[in-house]
Order: sequence, then structure tokens, then C-alpha cells
Amino acid sequence: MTRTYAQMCLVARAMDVLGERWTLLIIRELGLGPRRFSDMLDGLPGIGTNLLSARLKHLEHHDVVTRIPLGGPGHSHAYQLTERGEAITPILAGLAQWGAGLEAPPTDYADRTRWALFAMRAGAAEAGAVFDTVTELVVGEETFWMYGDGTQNQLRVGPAPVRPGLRLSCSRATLHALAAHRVSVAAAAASGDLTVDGDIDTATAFFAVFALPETAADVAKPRRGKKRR
Amino acid sequence: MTRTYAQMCLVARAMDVLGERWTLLIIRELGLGPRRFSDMLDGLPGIGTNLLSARLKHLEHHDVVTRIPLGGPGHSHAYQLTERGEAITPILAGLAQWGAGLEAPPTDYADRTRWALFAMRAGAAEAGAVFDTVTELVVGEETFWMYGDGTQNQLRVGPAPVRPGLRLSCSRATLHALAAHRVSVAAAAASGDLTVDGDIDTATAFFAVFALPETAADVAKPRRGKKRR
DNA sequence: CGGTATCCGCAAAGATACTG
DNA sequence: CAGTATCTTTGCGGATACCG
Repeated sequence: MTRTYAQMCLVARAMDVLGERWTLLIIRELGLGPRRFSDMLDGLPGIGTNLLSARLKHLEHHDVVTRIPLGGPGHSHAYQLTERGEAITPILAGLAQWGAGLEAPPTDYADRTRWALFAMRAGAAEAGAVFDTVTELVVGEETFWMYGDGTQNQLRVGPAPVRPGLRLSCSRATLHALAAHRVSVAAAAASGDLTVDGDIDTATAFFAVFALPETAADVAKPRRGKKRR
Repeated sequence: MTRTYAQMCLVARAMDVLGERWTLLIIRELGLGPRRFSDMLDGLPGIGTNLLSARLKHLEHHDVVTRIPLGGPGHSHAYQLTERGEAITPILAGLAQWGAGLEAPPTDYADRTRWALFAMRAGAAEAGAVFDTVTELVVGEETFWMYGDGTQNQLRVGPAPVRPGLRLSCSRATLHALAAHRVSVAAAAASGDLTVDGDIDTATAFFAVFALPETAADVAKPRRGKKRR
């Protein structure tokens, strides 16, 4: 270990393991299932390969992350959260919830669809809601799938490995609008912004569970009537 | 703002505000009520006055902390969490809960009674339990008081401002033993390690609610039968 | 592809002296 | 008591070179 707080306090000891820069964001990336080194670089713009490598070793040493072989072309492998690593998810959800209260960020910040999905799941976790139907989302070029494992909702990158009970297809902007409840599923489906493959009531229920926390921007600029004149 | 992740992700944006070294520990200290600069130094051994000063300014700027005047001798003042700052408490509780799973720290780490109380409260928060009776704790030279505010349990430094419904007095070691359920209230009271001023059943209920999360040390070395031979 | 290693410039952290 | 100022040390960011 490098720099420690040297306190018995459990918060301090957790921060001794998780408190270095990038560490929690690395765990966020792995919260969407096993990922390869280069996949993670995409979700951590600016990290530098040396730091990512050092952090992963550190987390592996503290039983937060494991390397798993990836039977494919070449001797490649991926990183995966351990059980103890998965236990960090509620903390990340809490941070996302709290972060929703901050003022709107500069528009040039990096954005990924999976981060919005992560925040949506945080909203569901806060409410203690579990969505049972296996759902596949196609947002732009990317595909995700979500399912309730009985206790909480899981979120994974890639196509669903089983036939999903619900399939939604839209742009990232429409996803945001639906999750923030600025537009209804019926309206988005009618306008063609959203394609629903399955029961439309189930789709409505999906966005009732996976609601984006109200942002400070929503509070500051409450939209009434028409928008953008 | 200085170093930012420049991501739209709500977790990253929360970490932009809270992620610097010492920041969450400062909030931990303020979670026990308003504190003066020098009080905080005691709970943050090794921080350096410049860093504490810089962090407090930063947190004040982001509406996590406010300065409040302290009508007393001299022109002194204290720092206090804002509503948004208080909202970070569940995140700290989650970190404490997670930190309990780590292996036992070196024995030369700094220790404070309030950190143990903080972890006990985290255990109660996890279980969703609220303890209504205003309780005063005298541990060694220090006095604390706790109360349920309807939603969650609050923890404060100093003597209770109202007559407490329960008053407990013991050493820090006994507090740990009681909270970890290694010894019962009845046994501790009988041996004189614990003084109960109030109903003994209420005292038992207190330690049922404020249980210390099981540590990795407890799991690794399960005590069976007699202890310390 | 999947990293590790090294170097440099800079910003943040640590330590301590000093001031209102 | 409540900080500010200053100096040193460490960690991070970014680039690039290298290896299985």
C-alpha cells in the first residue's frame, strides 16, 4: 500500500483501498460485466495505460477484481468484479444519486450511454425497485441488456444471451427524455423516436422503475408548457 | 475546480467534488455536528492545516459545508454540513459497511471513539433501524449522545442537551465488545464494565440496533467457547 | 491486441514556519 | 485559535517506447 490514512475508522480504511484517483470509476466500468483492458480505456478517457494497470493490480491485490481467461483468439483475458467488488455497487449508486444534485456540467464533457443507464439503475436501487423482465436496449450503435436477479437490477453490455421479454430501441437523447419523464413511452413510440418490441405497458413500467434522478438543471429550469419556444 | 474527470457520468461528477484526498473524512468529522478547525485536526491526523483549509473552502463553494458563527469568547466560528452535505452520510455508511470486510489494520493506526460510534450507526442505517430513545454515552473521558430524528439516527459529540432516556458509561474496549455482541449488556453491567442509567432492556435494545458490522477478523478467527484462554 | 516500463512536466499532498 | 505562506516530495497526466 502506498499512502494510507492510518486510521482505524472503517470509512478511512475503505478509502485506503478505494480512494485513489480513478479507482471508483474503474469499478463503475466493471459493474457492467467483465471488460478487457482496452474496453475500460474507452470508459476512462485520460487515464493513461500505466495508471489503469497499476489500479487493476491494486484492486486485484485487495480482492476487488479478478482476471478471468477469455477463451477466444489469442491469449486474451478480462477483468471482473469479485463478490466484494460487487458490494461496492450500492456506494456508486449513492454517489450517482448525490451527483444528480450538482449543477449541469460543461457540454464538452465525455458522455457514454452506459453512464446514463448506470444512473437509471441507481434511481431504481434508491427506490428499492426490481424490474424482472429481461430487457434489451439498443441505443444508437450500442446494445445493452438488463435483468433483475431477484435482489437488484443488473446491467450488462452487449446483446441479451436469452430472448428478452422487452426490446427497446432509441437514440441516446430519447433515452434521456424517457428516463427523465419528459416524454411518455406512448408519445415516443408514436413519433417513431422509440421502437418497442414487446408489451408497451411493460415498456412504460420500465421507465417508471429506471427513472433518472431529477437533476439540479431540471429544478433550476422547470419547463412549463412548450419548450425551446 | 481543479482536476476533473470531465465526464457527464453522475458518479464521476460526484467524485469531482468529493474525490480529493481527505474530503470524505472531513465530511465524516462534520457528520457528528458542527466542529471548529482545531477539532477537525484532531480527527484528521496528518492532514496539515493548509489542506484542511483548502478543502473546507472547496466544500463551502460547492454547498456541502457552511461556516457558522459561534457566539463565544473571541470571534470564533465552526463548520457545519449543509443539507446537501448531510445527504452524503449514507455514502459514508456504505463505505464503513464495506470497510468492515477488510482485514484487520495495523495496531498503531489512530483510533477515536467517535469512529466506532460512526460505524455502529452505519450498521443501524444498513438495517433501516431507528432508535428513538435519546441516549448519552460516556466512553472514557468523552461524552456523546444519539437520537432518532424519525428517519435516521443522529450522533453528536458532547453531553445531551436534554435529559437522556438512557445513559451508558463504559471504556472503549467494552463499547467494542458490546457492539460486536461479544458480551451481553447484562454481563457487562454485572461485571461493572458497563454502567447503565436507565432501563436495562432499553440498553440491550440499543446494542441490538447499533451493532458493529462483523469484521473480517471476526470471520477469520471465529471465537468458540472461552476467549483469551 | 494487451499490456509493461520509462521519462518528463506539473499539480496535489505533506511538512513546517509564521502571522492576525 | 485559525488559519496563510512556503518549501519539499509524491502522484498524476501524457507521451512514447517496448515486449509477449
